Amino acid sequence: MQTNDHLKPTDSELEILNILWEKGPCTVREVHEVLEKSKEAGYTTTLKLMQIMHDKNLLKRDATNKSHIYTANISQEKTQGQLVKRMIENVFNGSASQLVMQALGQHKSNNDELQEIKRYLEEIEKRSSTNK
Amino acid sequence: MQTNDHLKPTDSELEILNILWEKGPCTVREVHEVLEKSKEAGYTTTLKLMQIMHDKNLLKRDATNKSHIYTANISQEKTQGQLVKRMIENVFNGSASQLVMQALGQHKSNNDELQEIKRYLEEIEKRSSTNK
DNA sequence: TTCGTCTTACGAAATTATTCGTAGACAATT
DNA sequence: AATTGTCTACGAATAATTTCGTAAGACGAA
Repeated sequence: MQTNDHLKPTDSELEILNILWEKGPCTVREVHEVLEKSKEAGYTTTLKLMQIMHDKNLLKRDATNKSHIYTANISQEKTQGQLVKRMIENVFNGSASQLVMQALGQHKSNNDELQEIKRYLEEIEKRSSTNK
Repeated sequence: MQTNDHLKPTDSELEILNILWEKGPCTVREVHEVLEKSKEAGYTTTLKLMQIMHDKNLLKRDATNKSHIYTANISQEKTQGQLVKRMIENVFNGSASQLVMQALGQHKSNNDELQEIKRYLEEIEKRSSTNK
């Protein structure tokens, strides 16, 4: 039994995962058509990538029909969490707040987003003060 | 003239950059000794890596003495910013607030850190309301 | 001087990621 | 039946990253 808890999807793999997370189960062709919009790529390249991802257990597939149907086998949330964690460790020396501030400075968030973050912060504070 | 604005340091390169950012100018040996604490590595491996980073303009060096002295040639802040930006785009589909919340959930921040983030948020709000 | 140690430079192996060409299977169309 | 198109599988070229062995020069100690 293999978990992929430690796995780090490459950039290309991430592009494919993003498509599958958004659209749900897809054939190679469907994924490929989305990819083509944003970059040059041959069909067999996409196919091969998805086969490799299947070997790595990043995707699962239904092969009953001729056109196999692929699904992401790792959750978006969990993957995002792992990547963020890795970045906190490797790039921000363990300081999540440093990352947070870089992120806020990097990308202009609109007011709704800022409010959401504030709510979230307050929730954390509440939790941590009761957990004393 | 070449900028390295688009460059993405690899994980190994980041380890070296972190050391140089923290300690300032170092010889290969000094860097290597820090690296050895956290992982297995031969001296020439570290040397080669730093030479390559010098070729890529990630490091600059003073070669007047026999033991060359290397310095990071990209700033920590700027590098962190680029990596965060890339992550927002590739992993969080452009939503900085999603990343922020993942980061806060990922790593338990202490109260001081939370306060700092709150201050920062308020500053952003202030700025955006005057810039209407 | 001669030996051991430290340094850089260089080349190359090993590994991983990315790309694509080609072949074979299968089904629909002519 | 022959052609065309779509699919998978496979192998291989290319490129980037990481690793390390070895050579050559400098330097100091025995």
